[in-house]
Amino acid sequence: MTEPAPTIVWFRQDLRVADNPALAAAAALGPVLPIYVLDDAAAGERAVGGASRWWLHHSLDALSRRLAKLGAPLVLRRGGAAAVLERLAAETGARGVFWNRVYEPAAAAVERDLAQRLMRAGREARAFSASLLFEPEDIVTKDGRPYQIFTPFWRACLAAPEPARPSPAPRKLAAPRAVPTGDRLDDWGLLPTKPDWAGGLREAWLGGGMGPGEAGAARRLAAFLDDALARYGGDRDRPDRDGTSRLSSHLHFGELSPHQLWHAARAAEAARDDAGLPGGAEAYLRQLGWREFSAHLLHRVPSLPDAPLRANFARFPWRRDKKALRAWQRGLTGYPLVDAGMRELWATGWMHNRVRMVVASFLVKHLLLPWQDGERWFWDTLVDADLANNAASWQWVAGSGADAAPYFRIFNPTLQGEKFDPDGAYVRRWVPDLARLPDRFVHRPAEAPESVLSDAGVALGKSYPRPIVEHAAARSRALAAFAAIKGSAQA
DNA sequence: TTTTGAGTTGTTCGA
DNA sequence: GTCGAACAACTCAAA
Repeated sequence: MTEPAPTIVWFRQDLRVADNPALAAAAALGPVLPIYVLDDAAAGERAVGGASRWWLHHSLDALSRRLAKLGAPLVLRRGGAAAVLERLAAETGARGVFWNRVYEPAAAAVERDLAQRLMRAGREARAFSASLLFEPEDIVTKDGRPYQIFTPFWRACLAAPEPARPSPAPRKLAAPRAVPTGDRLDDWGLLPTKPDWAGGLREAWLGGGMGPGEAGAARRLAAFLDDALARYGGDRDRPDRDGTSRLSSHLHFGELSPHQLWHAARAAEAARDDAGLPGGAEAYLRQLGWREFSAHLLHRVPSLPDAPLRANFARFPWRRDKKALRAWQRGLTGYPLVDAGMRELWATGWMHNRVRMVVASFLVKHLLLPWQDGERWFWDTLVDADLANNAASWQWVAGSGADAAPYFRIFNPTLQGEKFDPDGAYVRRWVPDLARLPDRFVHRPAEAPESVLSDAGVALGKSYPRPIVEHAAARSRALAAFAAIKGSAQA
């Protein structure tokens, strides 16, 4: 009796076995051949950033173990994905390739290319929806264009059919009799070695059975639902508290699906409702809404990571200042909250969302450096770097994006610190040079009397920098720059 | 086609 | 110290 032809399951930003429609559909047909393709040289597609490569390594390791246990080991190959998959299909006599859609323009182009190659070879190509709650094609304005304002977008989403309930992981998978060869994960060099700068990442992410991979994602989700979700509305803005979900990387790599999150948050809320406790799910789901909003926008506007969405920003008088950019990147601006955030990012590959807004505003408005410089830095240093979220959020802060902040909304980094990190606990943690300053001065060391500084062991300009720009002056400069581009898109 | 209401996350100033 | 208003105009979405 001949073995049925295997179906290739192409894993990308869906590194999970539960709620994975491509995998489930393939498994229902017979043997499956899971594969991940690393393509560092794809045309028009960005190579995965440094911190994300670290996460990707561990996530692939976890997926690979899980799939092996289920009976169908993961094959690793490198190269242009469409060509690699076409070749693998020929090699193995596969009936076709199944995958879950990735909505980034370059990735979507690879999917189209692959579908054509498969069709020519008489094989099946099937794309599933698993990474977004709502398809970009389904949520559009009456003109058929993508929404540019969040509130009507989210209203339209909430009025659409509810996202599907997640499906469980398959209990067993069948592998083809002959499993093709592949690369060894360790040979991909995704982990840093010379030097090994990932110590802070390991410390931040690998404890307590959490960490990259489906199991870690599930544990982190459970912990979040159990604890922080109820106070999410207030605490999510407090970098000194553990008030956010920290699920961003898991979501980016698809270790859990937004559908799982959606329904888990709803269920948790319903349970609290019954117990008469405050919910919190709505505020959280809204954040998932922003993820959808950004993904839909990038899908339709491929230039989003590179060019301002609002045309008048093409003539914004950005400065070029390598020293200032460097000071920002290293957390040496002299503004404690900004520096704490940049150092948290450098150490752990992650930064609290409130602080992301503050550091981004500082780069763009206080330093007048192009948002693209910040976007690139985040891309390389974040473990949750996501093309759509990153590009849309940077443009939002800069004022050039969809539903952007008004130009006069310029964060005062000192006030933001005092408001959202009132005891300075966050600053003390990431800028230990300032740890011994009294609360009153922890966000404004430059205003502290000499005696207070010396008692706290702070030598301004030596152990901690003086502010590289003065807030009031920087604010006026930014307002003037924004005034200069006011008006229509004409150059 | 025209009109209308509205738009994530702030800061500063003056009463 | 607290509070409300000003900061601008633009563009989006839908009726």
